[in-house]
Amino acid sequence: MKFAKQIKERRSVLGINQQDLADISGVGLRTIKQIEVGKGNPSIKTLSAILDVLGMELVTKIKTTSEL
Amino acid sequence: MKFAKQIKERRSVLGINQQDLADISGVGLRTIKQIEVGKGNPSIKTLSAILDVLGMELVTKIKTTSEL
DNA sequence: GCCGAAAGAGTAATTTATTGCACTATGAAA
DNA sequence: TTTCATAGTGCAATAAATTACTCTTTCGGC
Repeated sequence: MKFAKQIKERRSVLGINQQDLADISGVGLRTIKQIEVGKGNPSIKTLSAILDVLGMELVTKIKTTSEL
Repeated sequence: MKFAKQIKERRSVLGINQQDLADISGVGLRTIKQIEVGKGNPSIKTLSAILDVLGMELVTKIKTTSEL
């Protein structure tokens, strides 16, 4: 999963562990572990709950052909 | 779901109907219908498949406090 | 109003995500 | 090396998403 690294890094920056992230977000610890290792295909709701705690959000972007 | 309107509008702009979007994306028609009406909680994979056909993509953004 | 195309909805079957539990692995500090 | 905290995994149960089928609802053109 493409968001694994971002979540992991951001969590690290904020200085919280997986357990805390699970508690605060309400998402199961097991699920967070799976997402961070790249396994799993979370729902928008699940992913958003996690990102929210990390001060991030999901947005759509219109693809552009490489800007240089 | 927050992406319903964006998907619907973008599909309209591109001039394709739900059936076409389903065929091209490989996502079931029923699922697309549900997403567009705001029901349902699609997985990243499902949502990405749809967005991809529409020339869009999912990205994470770090929340900023209102920039006036 | 009528008609046909497109969109929305109820139900049920199947697949998949989510979760907890117990266990292993990693890594840093003592 | 031992210890402790954090991270990753196998398995099984539960909850939820995905899907097809069928039907109803909209809505624009005639």
